Amino acid sequence: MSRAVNGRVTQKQIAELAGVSQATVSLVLNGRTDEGIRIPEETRARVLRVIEETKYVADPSARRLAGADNRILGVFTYEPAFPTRSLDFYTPLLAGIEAGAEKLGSDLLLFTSTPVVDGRRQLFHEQNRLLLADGVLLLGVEMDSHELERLVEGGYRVVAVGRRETPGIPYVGIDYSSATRSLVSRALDLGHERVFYHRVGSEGESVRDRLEGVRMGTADRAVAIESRIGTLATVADDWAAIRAFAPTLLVVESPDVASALYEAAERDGVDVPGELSIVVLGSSPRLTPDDVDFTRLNPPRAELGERAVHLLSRILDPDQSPSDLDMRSLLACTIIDGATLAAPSSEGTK
Amino acid sequence: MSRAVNGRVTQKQIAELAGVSQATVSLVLNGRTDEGIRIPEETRARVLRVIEETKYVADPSARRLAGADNRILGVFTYEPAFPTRSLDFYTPLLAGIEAGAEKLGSDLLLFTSTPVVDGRRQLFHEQNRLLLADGVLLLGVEMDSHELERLVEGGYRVVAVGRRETPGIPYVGIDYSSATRSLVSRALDLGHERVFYHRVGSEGESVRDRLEGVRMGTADRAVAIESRIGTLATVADDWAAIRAFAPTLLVVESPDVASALYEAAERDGVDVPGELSIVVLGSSPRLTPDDVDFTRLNPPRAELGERAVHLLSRILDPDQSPSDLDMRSLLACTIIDGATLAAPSSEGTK
DNA sequence: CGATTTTGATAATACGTATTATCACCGACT
DNA sequence: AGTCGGTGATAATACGTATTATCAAAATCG
Repeated sequence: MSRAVNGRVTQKQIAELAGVSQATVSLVLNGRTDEGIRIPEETRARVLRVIEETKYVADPSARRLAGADNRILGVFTYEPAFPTRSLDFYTPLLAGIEAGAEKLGSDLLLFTSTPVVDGRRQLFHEQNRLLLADGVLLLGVEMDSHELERLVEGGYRVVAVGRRETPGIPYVGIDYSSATRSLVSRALDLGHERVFYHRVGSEGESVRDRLEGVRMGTADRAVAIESRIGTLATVADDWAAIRAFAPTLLVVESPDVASALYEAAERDGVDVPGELSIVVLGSSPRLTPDDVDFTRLNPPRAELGERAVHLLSRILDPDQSPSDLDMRSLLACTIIDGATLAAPSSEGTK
Repeated sequence: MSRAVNGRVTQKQIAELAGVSQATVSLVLNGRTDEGIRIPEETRARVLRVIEETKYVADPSARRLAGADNRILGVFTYEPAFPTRSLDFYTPLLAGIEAGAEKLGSDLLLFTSTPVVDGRRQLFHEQNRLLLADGVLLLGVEMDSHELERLVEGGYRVVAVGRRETPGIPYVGIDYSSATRSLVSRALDLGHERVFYHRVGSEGESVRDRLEGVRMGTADRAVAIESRIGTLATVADDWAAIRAFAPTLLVVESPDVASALYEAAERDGVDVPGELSIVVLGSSPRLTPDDVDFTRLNPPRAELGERAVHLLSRILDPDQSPSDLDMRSLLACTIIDGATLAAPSSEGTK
């Protein structure tokens, strides 16, 4: 009748109004019709009517405490998700995750509260809200293996977006290794014999997978290959090193670096792909693609996000028990033909 | 001692280990040192040590149920937040919101579960999780006034991002009206006398504010003005209508439409701003701004998001009671000079 | 030394929901 | 009439934390 102090309607009040007990209200709400539970149509209807009239909504905290699930998926990003820096990386993933969550009828809890230590967020801290979520998605290039292990030990339901080597962590990743190998093979088939590989420093699994792909692609081939680790900041030096080596094929891991190197080439009057072919091991999902049309890998990031949600939902569903195979899967990564790969000329850059 | 079934540590277990009661653990955890509560340093230290050792974290649901707050801010977007369509609009807002939440140590709960009816999400539904959040931020161009009222009635703590006319709804908005007026005035000061105003159909407050600004900017001026409502899809027809009217100044509400109209002008050989000046009542926060450098409004969206979080946090803080003035404020919107506004030539487009 | 105050800590309770064991009742059957 | 099976519903309890009223023991006082 009279609402509680905070204005909210509870099952108890519904019960009074409908002339039944709180337990009955709960049973009706959850549509329980199991063997042993009997509620005649008339009563059920009466309760439902009151629920309708009072605009009752269940308190998720109480539900959770009583053991029901919450339809909340946690999302943890190791870097802030929205600032422009990481936008290209996270946005397509989040788009997929959002779509997946919407299909499931789940909300997303973004753990933005975690204190930043050494430029990276700390998953565990005094007041973390991990428990509110039925399960958690983990995003980021590199993850702290200790934290991952602690998650597994703690019995949290977790899915990583991207391949992880930490045992016991289910993931959906992208098969960078195979895709990189094919891309490199395709280039070498054109006749390239001097290859320069520009890498980024990160230790993440996806980075290692690409390295592995380059290795496999160049194995058993008579090519001279040099590699160098650099970033956007070191691009000038990197370009000097590349010119010194005078390759006919340049394999670049980072799309951003690739753009910068392309500009450097343009400035120096090096014709791409006439004198120098460039292939890139990733894509930048910019909205206005006035960028160079690189020959490149095209990781299906949005699909990755959606698949990760799907896997998590299967893990959470007590009726399902995903096989080990399902728990750790890789999505195929397509290759975009682009305009920066051609057969080598006789001379190379110099 | 032995952990609970689900592997989690509770205050009760901490209590056993430390040889105290659950109540004491709670008091220590919350650092209560009020008058009437006394815990000697020794006991406090002992409890804290056990907490440290067991890696205890409080269950947020239980906290919430017991009346404590959760440090969770709800975020409701009336359209999906991440798909590329709405990306330009929401992303800077979300970036600001994320930054604000991080400062506060709050997590963000994205209500992605709400069923979509008529292309828009429905805030209230059977199992909404509004209660989990301490307060809610509302984003979107148009909002259902009924739902807003219901939120206020329900006693939910809410802040809208963008001005709202619904009574009782606190907001942080952008002063589109003044900014539009100055922009239009500035253009008219250059001598323009034939003005075409291209609007979008939306009924949102921010759209009306711009309309109001155009009205104020053109009032008491001897100008011929025509206006038309259109979208990206109708741009061809719109352009035809514009040519027929032959204005020297084109005021365009939507950045996207502006780009399309600019292209149409280019195709038709109409010089901008030589023959036709264009001013735009908004900005598109693209990452690669190879776009036309329009003379335009530059709404401070990221700041808007952060300010909205800040306001909400003040509303939630029991020690503060924001004044009515603080509850409904507008941020100044700057004007970017750009390259598409000049004095009119003698002829106009034709 | 008895009375009073202070100290340290706890028992009890509330929060709102889900679940299980139990109960009262009624009609049918022997 | 007494027994039985089925029906409709409820009382009791658990979940984990925060808060308040209460209590025993120790310290201080007259």
